[in-house]
Amino acid sequence: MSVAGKAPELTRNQALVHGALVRADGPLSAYEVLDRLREQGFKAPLQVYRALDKLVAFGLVHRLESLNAFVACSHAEGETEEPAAFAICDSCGGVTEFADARITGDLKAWAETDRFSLTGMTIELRGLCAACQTG
Amino acid sequence: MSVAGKAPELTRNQALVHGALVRADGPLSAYEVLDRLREQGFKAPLQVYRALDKLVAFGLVHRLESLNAFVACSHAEGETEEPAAFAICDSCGGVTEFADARITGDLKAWAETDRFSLTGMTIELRGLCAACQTG
DNA sequence: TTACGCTATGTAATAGTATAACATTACAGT
DNA sequence: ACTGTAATGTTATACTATTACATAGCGTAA
Repeated sequence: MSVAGKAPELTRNQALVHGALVRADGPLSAYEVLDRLREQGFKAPLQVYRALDKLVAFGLVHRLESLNAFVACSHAEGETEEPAAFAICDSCGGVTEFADARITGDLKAWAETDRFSLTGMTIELRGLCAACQTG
Repeated sequence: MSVAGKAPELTRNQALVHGALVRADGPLSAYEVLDRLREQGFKAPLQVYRALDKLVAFGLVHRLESLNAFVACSHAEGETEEPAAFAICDSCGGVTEFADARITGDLKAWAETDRFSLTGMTIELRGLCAACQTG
């Protein structure tokens, strides 16, 4: 449920944080991002958190609440912005982002019925991805 | 997605933590629980976290990932155990627990299709409850 | 130009959340 | 009694996030 306008111009810090997340193969905690950007001059958590706040607001990054970590959005710029859902593999740590209009539609319908004014939703699945299942 | 057997017997610490959450009118952080149990002899966070782990496993307590807090389950004992979803009011902090078979069914169906072996799900809505909306 | 407002930044200190490690106790089953 | 398992107590530490305050850049209206 991002408020993403069109492609925003990123500041230097925002671009560095976004780049670190894009290069990562999975979610990173804010402190992991910090460690990867020390060579670029990052010194304090707040530099990361401030950039993350903006990137999340732009819809370029998602926060995974159940992991206290962040991932780059896997959708192309300007693409349809159903609120995202995530499947997190407890074995390999991989995250699959998906957007299912039926699911979010059902949640919106529930909110409507309950007169709950919806501003955001968190949908995170836990389990094992196909590759990490033995059988 | 609790593994709740039938009504488990709680240890003293578990019962105290559960009681604190039941008495609370909303979610409590682990440290808030700790503060409320100091008179009962609680001294360290681990006493709370260990009890919470069990209570969550029993299905008697839910963890709200987007709040880093815990609430007592609002269902009667032994009641049907669809994975719970939550609507969290950003104004009053109130939490409404609901279970919608269509929503969880759709998520299970997505997992099935993606060969994702599901062990748990987090569904949390944010916004304003009916009472907190002005107009 | 200067003055103002707004956003972004740098830095240090602190608050809040969660776990590791180790010692001890309780109790059921053999 | 011996063993295995679960629960507990306690200290220390790790991890996550924000407050507070100082500084710098930039656009715009006077």
